[in-house]
Amino acid sequence: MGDRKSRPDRERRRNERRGEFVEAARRAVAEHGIGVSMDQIAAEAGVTKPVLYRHFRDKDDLYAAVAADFVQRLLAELATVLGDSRDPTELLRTGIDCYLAMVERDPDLYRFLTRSARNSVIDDLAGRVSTQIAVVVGEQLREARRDSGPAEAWAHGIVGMVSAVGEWWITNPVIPRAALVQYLLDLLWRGFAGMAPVRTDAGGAGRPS
Amino acid sequence: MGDRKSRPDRERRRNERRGEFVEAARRAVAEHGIGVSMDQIAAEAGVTKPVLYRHFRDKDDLYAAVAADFVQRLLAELATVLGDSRDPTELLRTGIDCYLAMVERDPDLYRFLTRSARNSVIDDLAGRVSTQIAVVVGEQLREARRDSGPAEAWAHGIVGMVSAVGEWWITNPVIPRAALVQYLLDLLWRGFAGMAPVRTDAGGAGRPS
DNA sequence: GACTTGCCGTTACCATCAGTAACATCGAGG
DNA sequence: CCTCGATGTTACTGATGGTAACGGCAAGTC
Repeated sequence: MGDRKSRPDRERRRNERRGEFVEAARRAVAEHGIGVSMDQIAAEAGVTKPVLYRHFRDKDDLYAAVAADFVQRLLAELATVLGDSRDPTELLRTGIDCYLAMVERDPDLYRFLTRSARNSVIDDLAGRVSTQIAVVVGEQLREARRDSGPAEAWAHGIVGMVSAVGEWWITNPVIPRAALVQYLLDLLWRGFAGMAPVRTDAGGAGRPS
Repeated sequence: MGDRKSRPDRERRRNERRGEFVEAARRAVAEHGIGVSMDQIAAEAGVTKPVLYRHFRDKDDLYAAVAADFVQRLLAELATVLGDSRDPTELLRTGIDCYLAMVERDPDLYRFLTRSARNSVIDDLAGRVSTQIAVVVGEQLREARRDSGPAEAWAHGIVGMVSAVGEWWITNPVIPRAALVQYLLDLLWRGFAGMAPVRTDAGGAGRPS
């Protein structure tokens, strides 16, 4: 079809507008909880519903945009914080910490994304993230000359673990974030094995209570 | 009004009926997918909607009943299979395997429970299961004379991990269940430690491969 | 046998919400 | 002046969760 390349202005404007709506959706979620309706989001954006539907095919599409925005911010933050460290431990720790930091900063948005009704868009996104992680894990496994078979399963497992813990933690913030990150890191890094041997003299993990 | 203790018949009959409806819900899910409507469930049960609502306060209540049934079956199966083994490894392996076996047996029901729209009932249930697991984990940690602080976080993490992997696996059954269980067990038991460049001071861990 | 009581079932309705159709407006350019 | 395209609105449809109001059936009581 001859969509004659209308001036880039148009395209840019359109993206800007999408961004505004995504932001409005975030505000609406903050105000009305995770059960926001399209009407409420539209109202928050200062327009009415059909306008929203001119920019997003359906509600899932909006959800996806919000989620993509979230992921993008997460990745940006990760890039900032990670620098160029390739140490797997740091990768893991920083990844978990960033994720939980975002959860901590915007719990409602987080719940909106994870528990936001019927849609598989978030799943897709989580799946892509998991696949990304699987690549890294696979690399690390191969580098260590180990079977890379578990990579994908592990990746999904890690994502699920961190995500579930995040959800539990935002409603039960019984411990500071740093401690939680350390716990998860311990589990993912050394596993339960660390708990079996009774090395009483090892690094002072004695009995705090 | 005199709530004269009506004969236990009444109560029993009522519970039976609830059970029938739960089963009908399972069939309806199998037939219509995870987006079943109350009308469809009622039809599957051979009645109409208001009858359903005489037995369940709302849809969440029905969901909760279905989920509780699922968990009960899971626990029963666990009890059968576990016997009285207290070996943590076996506990973990059997728990994971039972869970994935149920996921494998009834994928639609599983998706229905986990991704079934707006409700926090499933969360509550998962939370209770996690808490249960946390108790066991805490015991094991204390037995090993280690800090039991991570118990709850770990429990939620394990549940989240297994659950997420289950979800990924039912849509991507690229490996047999046994292998998947082994992968998860490896990760939870020994962690990434085996894959990292050998840590010079790590003492016992070494190369388990 | 008629009368109350409690359960079971129905039809018909309401409210909410995603999504759409049709119309109104404004600015740019022939 | 009129068309075109983008933006906005009001007012609708359709599906679905949930409810109200009615009717009938079985059993104990007079």
